Amino acid sequence: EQLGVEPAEEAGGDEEEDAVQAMERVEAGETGGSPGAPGPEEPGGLTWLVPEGSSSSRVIVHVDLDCFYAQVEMISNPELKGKPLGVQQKYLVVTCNYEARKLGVKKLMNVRDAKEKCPQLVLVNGEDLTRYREMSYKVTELLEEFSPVVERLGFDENFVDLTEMVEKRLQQLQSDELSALTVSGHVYNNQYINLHDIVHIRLLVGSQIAAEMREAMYNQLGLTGCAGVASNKLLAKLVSGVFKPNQQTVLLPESSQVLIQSLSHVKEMPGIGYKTAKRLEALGISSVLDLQTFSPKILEKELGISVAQRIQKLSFGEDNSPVTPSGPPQSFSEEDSFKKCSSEVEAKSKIEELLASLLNRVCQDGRKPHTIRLIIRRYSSENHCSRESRQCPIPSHVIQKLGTGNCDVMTPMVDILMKLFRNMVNVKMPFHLTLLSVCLCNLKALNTAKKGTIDYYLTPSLSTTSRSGKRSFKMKDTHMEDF
DNA sequence: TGGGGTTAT
DNA sequence: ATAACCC
Repeated sequence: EQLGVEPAEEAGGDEEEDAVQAMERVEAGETGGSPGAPGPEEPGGLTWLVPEGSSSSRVIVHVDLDCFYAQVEMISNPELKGKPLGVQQKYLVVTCNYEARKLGVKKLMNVRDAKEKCPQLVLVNGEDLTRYREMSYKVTELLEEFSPVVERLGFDENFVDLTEMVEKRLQQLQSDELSALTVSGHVYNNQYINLHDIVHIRLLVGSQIAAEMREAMYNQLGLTGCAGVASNKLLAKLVSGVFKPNQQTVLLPESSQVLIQSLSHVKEMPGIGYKTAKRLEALGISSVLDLQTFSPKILEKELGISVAQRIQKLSFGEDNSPVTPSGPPQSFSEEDSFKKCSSEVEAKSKIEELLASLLNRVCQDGRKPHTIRLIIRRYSSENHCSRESRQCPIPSHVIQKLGTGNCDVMTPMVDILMKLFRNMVNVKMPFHLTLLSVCLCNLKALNTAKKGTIDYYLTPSLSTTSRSGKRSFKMKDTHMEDF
């Protein structure tokens, strides 16, 4: 697959074949009513196929962009196209394009090792996430145009619940069009499609919508990616990665066991992270089958009922978690890692840098953060991942100044952050930090005034804001419940 | 290992 | 405030 050369064409020759094979399977079949639920055919639609309320089965798509940061960099600088490209953060190649992968570069590879493996590797710095973040939200917004229920996972993955959209398309579908229904992209496990099976039909329509989404991503944003269509998030995510770059795959329910059993270790199951995998290993559980067959009671005792029940369901391919619309972000944070920070003045200047960027971001967002947090990582030979944090409310007079250009909001916020800093770090003793991070969270839309407070009854009047910076107020409408 | 994010406890 | 998860 030549990324970006053939616009949104499926990769590999077998893609065409899949569609052809699917057609042949379809044509071999009958086109009559569903054997399980035969009913009168209504004019103008296939509503007879979909007994109301009886179908709890969902259609979910997982959309996963190909080496996202590298794609964004190649769009920013087209001269990079065709060359092996890595995106560097500090001394790590965090991601790279497929040219680089062919030459042996892996994600999260040390720059030294990467250059050794691939001396022609071109590196661009990707420590500033601004352009990646902006492109990421453009993708989410594009997907939200198809259906508003879009859940982000990191910057480069999205889940979309297509159930309703598929239902609508089926209602529009004429019965004579059913026999011509085809899959878009690969069918996992090369499974046979049964057009008498309403679940198959719905997933096929889902695959067509997924193809339209990828086409729109390419045409409108110049981005390629993979998609997986299945009946829940777990399976959609697992199946999206089966054919890799710029291809899509649909999973029919009869092949879901094949899919999850294809995982060689429980750690590969999304939802089972490093810690849980270690604890499972201690119990002698390493394969998906091990987890499926392990005593639920003992598992609950070891991991707690919540985790135990959830991951054991995952091991069967069951995942009833909804696609939760992400909406605007819950928090904004900026972090910087370094070899060593051991003085307060050094920390202060780094904190100022982080905060300045954050204020720009939060200003563009429009909402106001009500909480500020400082996060540090202390140097230590072992236990590298652990962080400490302190947070506090942002004083209301500071919140009000946010977004008003000429007011100095930096000074009071840096003062707060340094108080949090000294609360965590005894600056009279030697210290060694390897990371500083500032987070603005508890975001609220403007003026979320609470009942019973003055602000609830008074609203700022933009038109009468005086030159002196004082604000004038007018009474809000009151309601009976106010009293 | 980087520079982000989320939810649960 | 931390710990787990995700990318």
